[in-house]
This record gives sequence, structure tokens and C-alpha cells, in this order.
Amino acid sequence: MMNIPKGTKDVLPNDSYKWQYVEGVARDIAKRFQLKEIRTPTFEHTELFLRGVGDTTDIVTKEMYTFKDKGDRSITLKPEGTAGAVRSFIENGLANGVLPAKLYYITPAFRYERPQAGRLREFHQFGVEIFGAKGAQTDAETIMLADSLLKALGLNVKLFINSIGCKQCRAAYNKALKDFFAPHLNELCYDCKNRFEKNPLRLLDCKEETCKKINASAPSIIDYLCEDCNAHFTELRAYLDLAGIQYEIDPRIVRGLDYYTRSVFEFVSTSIGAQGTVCAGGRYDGLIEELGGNPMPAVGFAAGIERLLIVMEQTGVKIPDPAVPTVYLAGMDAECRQKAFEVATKLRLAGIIAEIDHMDRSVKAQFKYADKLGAKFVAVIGGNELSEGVMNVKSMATGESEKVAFANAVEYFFNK
RNA sequence: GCGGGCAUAGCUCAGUUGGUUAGAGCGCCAGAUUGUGGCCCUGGAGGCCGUGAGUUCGAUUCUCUCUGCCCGCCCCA
Repeated sequence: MMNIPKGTKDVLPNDSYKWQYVEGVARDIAKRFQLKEIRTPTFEHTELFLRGVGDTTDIVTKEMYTFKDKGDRSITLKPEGTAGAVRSFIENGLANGVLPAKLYYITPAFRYERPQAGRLREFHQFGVEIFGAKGAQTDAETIMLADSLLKALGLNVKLFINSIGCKQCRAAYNKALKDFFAPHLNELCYDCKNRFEKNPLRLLDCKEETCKKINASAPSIIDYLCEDCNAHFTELRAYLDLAGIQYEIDPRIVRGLDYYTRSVFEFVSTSIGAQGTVCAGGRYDGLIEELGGNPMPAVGFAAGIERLLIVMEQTGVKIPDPAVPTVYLAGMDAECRQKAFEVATKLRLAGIIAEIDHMDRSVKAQFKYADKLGAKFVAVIGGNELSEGVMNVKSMATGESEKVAFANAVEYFFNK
């Protein structure tokens, strides 16, 4: 028996409508904020992610699906959506078009990780990227968009924000961090000793108890923001207040991707175990230049669709039922089935959801089947009906029947 | 990459102190005197009891291995 690769999932017919619903809501919200969809390839040159995501990040160093293609090119399945969107933006000259470019995508992404609740090797993201706008108002709008999406999906989540500054203030802060941690260096965990050298920011992020105790009193990045970054962060908060969005400042969120600058944020749900971050993002003013474009500010986020669905499931959010047949046409014998087929065709061409028997079932069995499908009406066509040119239409909800001429079928079922 | 738990029907799970035809509920299919669903009743299909090895006269049951799944760490959406 062939089975599905580790860390992947089938979306079965009984669940796919949930995905369609979430994607539909996301597209709606995107439209409301005037974002346009961008679709980029599932794989890119490995180099793009090395430079875009950061070659010291965990994602790049140990989680990418990288392989050589038959032309000996190093190819990588996208581990996130931003790098590809930025590449496309630059390569297609969208930077010379109307700005800001407000984009969104729904894409699979791939990371070689140990699967667990809310974490798969192939997962799906709804992502948003806004290129060209530097003001905090745009950060606020991006957060507002994410907030609207989560609310539209009926989720109750908490928003945490922070600013991790720009290159200049980060340098000052890294120095302050090193000064703070230096005396504790041998109390820190193995990872943190490395972080101390390579990326002191990430020391704040450690989940080890002893490290947590130490970094609880570490200096806060917010106190080290340069004048511009500080003003930007203040402005962001003002705009969030203006939008009526509740948030909490968490100086410990630093994000695991190298490209972030200034604003970073996470929407966290407490109802799904360890992988509670349902949506996260921030500003990345250096990335477009890093990937070869002219310097241009950018801000965005990604939401994990599987995680959204898990939270919705756990909290009992109602998803609208999938479409059911307006009418099931039950034919009694071969001739009647043919008539059923004919009427169904007419109804379908008129946009009415109609279903017929495909299994040569008895009328009784057809009724059971129609009931399982959730059909609103069953139209019985037997010898008697055929000779009268009518079908016997039964409402499955009330149990009442009436005769409807074949000629009036479309008219009868329209808007039912 | 590290740690813990679990693998029996499509699903949720019993069970076998080692013994011949392995069970329930749900789901699926059909029937209940032949043209009508839901509830109830009856019947049916569907399992190499995760893989490989060991112990044994005999293993789904005991031991080990592998694999897979779940949960946590790490990381992230």
C-alpha cells in the first residue's frame, strides 16, 4: 500500500469546503483592502531563499526541501511566501508601476520539520505584502487587515506587537544585549551561547527556563530604538488605537526570519496547543534591496491556513454548509431515468443544482441517497408521471408533494 | 535533531491470562410482500490485529527491531 509522505495531508471531500470557505473569506478581505493576488512558482532557485530568508536561519540551514534538477540547478520548494513575491515584484518591474503594490497570495509552503499539531511539512499560507510604503499607517493597515480576517473567521486571538528597529538601532541594542548577557554566559544553554555570537536578538526568544529567567531582566529593544524607529513605533500604536485594535507590546518577539525591521507582530491563539501563532509578520525594509531591487520599504504577514482551521474547529466556529442539491430527480425505470437525465440537464444549464441516480438504485434507495446529499426536493418520475408530462415533487423538509410539469421545471426550482 | 505515548474494520475503540470462525458503536450496502427519505428492526460487505525477526507445538496477544501516527522541545504560519 502506497501511503502519503510524512508531514503531508489529504484534504478530503468532506473537508474541502472548509478550505474553500477560509480561502474565500481571505480573498474577500483582500479585496476590501484593495490587494491583488500574485501567484509565483512553488519552487525557486535555492539562492533566493539563502539571501531572502537568511542563511543563518533554521529554515535555511535545516528545513528546506532542496534538490538538483536535471539541469544541475539547485532548486528549493518555497519555505515561505515572501521571497518569491519579492523576486517577482523586482523581476517584473512592478517597482516601476503604481505604488504601493498591495499583494496577496494563497500558497503551499514546505519545511522539513518534525510534524505535530499545527505543523506540517507541506502547509498553506495566506500571505500579504505591501511594497513601497514606509509609514506606520501602512503597518497598522496590514495589522488591521489580519485582524479583520481573523475576526471574519470568528477567531478570538491576541495580538502582540514589538519593534526590532533598523540596522542602526539594532547595532546599539546588540551591543547592550551582549554587555548584559556576558556575565551570564556560562549559565546559558548551548544554543544561546551560539546566539550570543551570531544573533544576540534571538537570546530573548529562548524557551529554556534558566535562559528565560536571565533574559527576563534583559534590556528592552524599545529603549534602544533610534529616533526615527521610535517615532515609527509610536505612530503605529496611535494608528492601532485609531483602528480600535487591542494589542499588547511584547519586547521578546523578535521573529525567526532575518529580513524583519521595525514593526513585528504575532496573533496568538491559546486554543491549539503549542503552535498557537496563527498569523505573524512585520516590516522588512531591507529585503527588496537585498534581493537586487532598488531600495524600497515593505510590510506584510502570513497566516497558516491549517492553523486557522484547527482553531476554528476547536472553538466550534460554524462554517456555512456546502452546497446541497436543490432537487434530486428519481427515475423509476430506464425510460424514466432518461427523462430525469433530460430534466436535470435543463436545470443544470439554468444554474440550478440538480442530481440524478448513477447506481441504478430503487426509488427507496434513491430517496435515502437524496436525503444523504441533503437535497431540498426529490422529484419522482414514474410511468404515470411520464404519461402526464409531470414529475411528483416532494419537499424533503415538509414531506408534502405536488405535481410539476416538465416544461415548468426550471421556473419551479429557480430560487428554491 | 531530542524526549514521551500509541498502532485491531472507512471512523471511534473493546478484546484475546498465548489456542481453532477477532468484536461493538458509527458509517457504507441491502431488506422489511414489490412507486417515497429521516426513527426503529433484520441482514450483508469490509480486518495479513502496522513491518520484520525472536520465544513457543501454536503469537493479533510476550520480547526486540523497524516504520508510521500523535504529543512536547526546537523552530515557525
